[in-house]
Amino acid sequence: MTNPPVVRDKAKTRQRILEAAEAIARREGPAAMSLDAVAAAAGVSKGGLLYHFPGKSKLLQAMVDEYLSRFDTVLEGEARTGRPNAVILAYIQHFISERERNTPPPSGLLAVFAEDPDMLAPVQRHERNFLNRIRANATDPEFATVAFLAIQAVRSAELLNTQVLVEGEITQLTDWLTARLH
Amino acid sequence: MTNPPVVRDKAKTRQRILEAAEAIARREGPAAMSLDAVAAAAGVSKGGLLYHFPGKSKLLQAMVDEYLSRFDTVLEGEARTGRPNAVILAYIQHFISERERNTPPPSGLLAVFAEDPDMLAPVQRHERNFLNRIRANATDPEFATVAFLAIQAVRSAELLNTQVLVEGEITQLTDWLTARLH
DNA sequence: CCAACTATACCGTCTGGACGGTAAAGTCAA
DNA sequence: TTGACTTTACCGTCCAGACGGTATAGTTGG
Repeated sequence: MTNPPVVRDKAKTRQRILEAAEAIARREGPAAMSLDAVAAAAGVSKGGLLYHFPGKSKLLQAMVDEYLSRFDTVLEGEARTGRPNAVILAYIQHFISERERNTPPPSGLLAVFAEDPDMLAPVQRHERNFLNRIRANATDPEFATVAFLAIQAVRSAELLNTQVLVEGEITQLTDWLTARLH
Repeated sequence: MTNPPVVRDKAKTRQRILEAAEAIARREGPAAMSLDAVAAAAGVSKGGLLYHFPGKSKLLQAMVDEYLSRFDTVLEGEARTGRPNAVILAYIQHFISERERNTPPPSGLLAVFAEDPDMLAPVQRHERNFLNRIRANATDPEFATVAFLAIQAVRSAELLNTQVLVEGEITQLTDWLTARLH
């Protein structure tokens, strides 16, 4: 009998590991995100995991990089119209579409923070840059900042499992913000 | 000069332990908050620590309780005027005064989350109740909600070491919000 | 005397990490 | 085309140390 061929694809396995790690952090808490648990969830031996990420900190770093690169990719083309408030509107729109697709929160970042708070510094810089772009492009920078913060708050609450708003209220929020940005 | 008497006071030692735990979580990350480390930082033996908190989860629970009771105490008398927007204004005012006193963020909550995300459920309920009070008391519930969220975002960012706003901008934010709530 | 600890020893489990092995896929000269 | 060799993509095992927790005997101020 012929066994099903074992497809070896470095990039795909790597991605599977990253996703498994995120899933554990989200469902069982960052503290449960051990290398053993991640390896098991990714369908990989611990040795295999360490082949892809030689050390836990490399795995954590990869989660940060992943998050930042996604952030970049998504917001690349969307805000290039140059029209007033285009950047903050693109951010809100991106938030809405994330929500519609049930995109899970980046719980991996919390695991990173749990083990080494300083590793989130790139995230901070990145968000600061983004806020600068929002403000530079806004008709009312103060209001745009508040809008940005409000969305951030909803995302943070989701990350920490302490969401205070229900689905309808979030829609109401984005509608309200959007209406005032036109 | 008289030395400060070595007073053995259960409540004070308990408090010292709680503060030491918070400090470790804040400075070295939630993952570093082991019982050994907390005991050492609190100037207490491990046995002594376990005398006060029989098990780590009891310590975590205490941190949640502590946080919630402080939340309550602070906002008890402040919002009782019944005047429109009094509740959200009190919240903003409380935020400002916390900031002036350099109150450290409740990093213990992140340690709690790291080990058991569900333990923050009381915090969620609590914040939801508070938001309800804000809205019931607001002239413009939508704006009040956005104001609440904006402050929450700043607090979350501080908690996660990813603060995007500098001191002056935070003052600007609270001024801007306050002005629109009168 | 008692509450409030300290000090020390210990246990079972888990954790990150090191290490040697190995099967399959790719490379390449003859 | 084939056999020799290299690289890739893992697996399985082991280990020292840290972890949460238990137990017990001793110390100290009021």
